[in-house]
Amino acid sequence: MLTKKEIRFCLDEMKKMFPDAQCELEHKNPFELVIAVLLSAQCTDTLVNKVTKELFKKYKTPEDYLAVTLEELQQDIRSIGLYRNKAKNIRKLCTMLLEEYGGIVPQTKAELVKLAGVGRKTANVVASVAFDEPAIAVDTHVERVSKRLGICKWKDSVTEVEETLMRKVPRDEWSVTHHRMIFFGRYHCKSRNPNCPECPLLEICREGQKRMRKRKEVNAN
DNA sequence: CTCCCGATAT
DNA sequence: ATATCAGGAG
Repeated sequence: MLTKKEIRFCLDEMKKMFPDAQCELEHKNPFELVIAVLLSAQCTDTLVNKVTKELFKKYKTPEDYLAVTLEELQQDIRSIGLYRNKAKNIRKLCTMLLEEYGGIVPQTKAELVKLAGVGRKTANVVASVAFDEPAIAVDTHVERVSKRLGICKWKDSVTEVEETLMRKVPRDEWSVTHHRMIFFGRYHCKSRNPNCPECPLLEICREGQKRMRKRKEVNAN
């Protein structure tokens, strides 16, 4: 496990690599952000942006999503994947927003996680990005990076990763850190082919050093 | 834990 | 061909 000083080093190096890391899901208001994040499960945000560009022209309010048939909504988001679950959840979400919140997206994490299709990660993203509340959303990238670097243990659950990060990262850096870790995971410490040889964090990264040793062995043959 | 699922990179 | 993509519900 990394020391406090080593974690500080990671945060500073990530800041150098991705000084302007931010939410890449295109949205004009909290409602659009909730829909976009819900759609982004197991899907690249590039594709989400491609779909929402048209989707948000057609659907502006919760009422709009409830005005069409389930099949029509499914077709409008089909290319995203997992579209049956997502269409169903969007309709439930919109119903809840209208019945319980007057059609307005609530601002607290506690309220957000109760919404259909909104789990801990989505609630954190919306709270952080739309409402400026300190939060660390642990998605696939944040989880992978945290485990490779040794910020947390390999067997930790997503919730445990989030708790560890909140303990070890200063609260006023939660949101930027979360975005920089995503960029670091998405563009550098990739799942398939991480760029360990050019990684500024290699000196403190157990996983990176292990991969570099394997690389040498292969080279020797 | 399983299921949902099309698009894209490798 | 197949692993992976800003996960969540049952």
